[in-house]
Amino acid sequence: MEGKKVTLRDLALKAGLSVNTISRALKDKEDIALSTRKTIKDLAKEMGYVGNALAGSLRSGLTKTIAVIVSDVANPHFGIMVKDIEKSARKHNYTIFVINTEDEHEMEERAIYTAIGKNVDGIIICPSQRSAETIRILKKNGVPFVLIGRRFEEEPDFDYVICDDEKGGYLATKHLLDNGHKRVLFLNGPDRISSARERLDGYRRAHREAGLPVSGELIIEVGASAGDTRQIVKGLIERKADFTGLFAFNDVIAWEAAYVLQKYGFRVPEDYAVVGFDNIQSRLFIPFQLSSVSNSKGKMSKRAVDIVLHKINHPDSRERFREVIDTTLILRESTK
Amino acid sequence: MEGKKVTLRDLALKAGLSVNTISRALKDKEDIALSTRKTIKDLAKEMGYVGNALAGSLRSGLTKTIAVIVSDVANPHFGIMVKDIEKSARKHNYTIFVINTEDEHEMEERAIYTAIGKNVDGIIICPSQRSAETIRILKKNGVPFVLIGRRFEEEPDFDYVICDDEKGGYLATKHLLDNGHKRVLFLNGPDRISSARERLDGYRRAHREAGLPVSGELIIEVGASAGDTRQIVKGLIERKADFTGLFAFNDVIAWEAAYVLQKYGFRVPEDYAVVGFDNIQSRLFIPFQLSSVSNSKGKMSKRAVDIVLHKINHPDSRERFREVIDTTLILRESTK
DNA sequence: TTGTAAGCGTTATCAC
DNA sequence: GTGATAACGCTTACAA
Repeated sequence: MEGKKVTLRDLALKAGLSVNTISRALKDKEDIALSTRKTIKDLAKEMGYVGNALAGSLRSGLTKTIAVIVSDVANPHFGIMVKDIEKSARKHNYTIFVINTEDEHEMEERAIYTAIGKNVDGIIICPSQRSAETIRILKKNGVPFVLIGRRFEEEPDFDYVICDDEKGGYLATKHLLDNGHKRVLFLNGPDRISSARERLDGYRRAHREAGLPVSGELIIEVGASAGDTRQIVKGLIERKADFTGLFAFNDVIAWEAAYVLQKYGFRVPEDYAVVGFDNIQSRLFIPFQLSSVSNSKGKMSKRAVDIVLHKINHPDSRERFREVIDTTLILRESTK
Repeated sequence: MEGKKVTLRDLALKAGLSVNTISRALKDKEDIALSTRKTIKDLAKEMGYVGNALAGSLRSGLTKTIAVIVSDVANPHFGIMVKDIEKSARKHNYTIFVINTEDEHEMEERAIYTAIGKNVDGIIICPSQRSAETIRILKKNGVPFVLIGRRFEEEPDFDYVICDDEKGGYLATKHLLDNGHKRVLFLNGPDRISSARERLDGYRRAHREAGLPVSGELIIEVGASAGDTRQIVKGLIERKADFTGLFAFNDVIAWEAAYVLQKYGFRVPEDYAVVGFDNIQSRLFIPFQLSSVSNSKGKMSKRAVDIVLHKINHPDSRERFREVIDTTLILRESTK
């Protein structure tokens, strides 16, 4: 019962037909007698034939595979996106490779080479580096790809799907300022990624419109790795930093900050009002009512798949995709 | 600049050498002159050669790919495991396919066929069905695999890595009973999966030891899909179900239950004490101090990769892996 | 309606 | 040291 994989050749020998006939029969080609098709299909099932997509891919040049390159699937934001992407892709008979880069340059490069080497038909990538250099490798190799969540200003040629980060940053900050928080701490992501820079633009615009100054010491970059935020917030509390509003680059950071605030006996929103980004609460019901900027992960994921498939299926199309999906602020108790 | 993929043949033509020599030079084989190796490697870099793993795989029979089949990467529990698995696998130069089954039979079967068809070298799967039938397909096709998180009592031949679910269920329940909660609601996972059955065994043992009866109406199965739990807990609250302790099959369910309790104005732990399972808090700092059973996801993931690689590299080994990783109860404020 | 031959890009084997 | 040849399992084109 246990065994080697059954090949077309095995079926051919057993059936006394040529490999070719078997292949065509299994694909239900018209030019094979109906009766033969039936016999062969039954035999295939009986022998547990599964087929070697590899060999077919080598010939056809298509692997029906998409690589998804993100910094970290353990972050629910990416976990949710990867799930949605996989789901969309599966509908079109595509399988996905998932590669984490941990936001590191070298890993991103390796991920890209791995994907190309495995002959994926397309790539959906959330780039983590400032330079577009790594991504250019894809262009050079003629691999269809689309950026998700981040973009490169200097490369208008790269297709992308992002959310309106500037608006999100603006809405979150404005809400805090409107609620009387004159000093809003911004725990931002690394400056090298576009979404962090654009959210900061929004943060600045809100201050400008409110006629309030932006103090540099309230804008702090936190690393992507879990735990980093805790140290920083601890430090801020201990040196009694002056702020009452807190806007975080993403929900994970916001949670972590609120976690530390709670540990120190502060209450949210009474002592500190907190706003996150990603609105993970829409998919995971956490018993902490975090106000957050919603960026329609589902929509972004679906568009990314559509775009990359479009590029796979229309390699000569010169169409460009630069999609910015709307963001909205979802208010909950963390900023009551 | 944009272009077709460069092949060994292209390099060979350019260099005036045979395809074979190029191949061996790139792999740093001793039998190629050092100078030639250098020239060729430089040329490869210059021309942007990436190599077609597909073709190599067809020949070697190895794809350096592992499929990871889980119900849902958007659940942080799986997101974290997939991340850990990817990381371990990457260290050994393996890439992972991720396929979600949404806990559905048909999708699980499809996932398995897809994985086999893509010639993965091995599979790590968290099976979602009662019957081991689908998994047997793997045996039949001779694909090395290991179960993670769940097992089949009737198939002692399947290797697995699980956590001590019975003990986890026992510890959580005992803790609640010890704290005076005579009626402990158990929001369990579907009975068709082994971990749910074993956690229930633990729940029962704790009651037995405490000399308390187990009431059937306190054991409720909740679906895997987010949102399901909310309806159920709402219903329980509205018909004033009699319980003060709550043990959930996983943290996601526990959060969701606590979420609803909070919405109804109840406090945790003053009104209801809540214990989860998975201890996601160890990786994600949520500002809700949920007591939870820790199951060492990192250890499980790592072992699963080690085992599947071992099976890939020693196809004839008859060694059997049945690993049960210890569980511990981590106390936090949700059960103070 | 079915079979034959070539080829996809590599790697393994053996000869030069 | 390097090159020629076959092979991996399948598909496409064409012949029978």
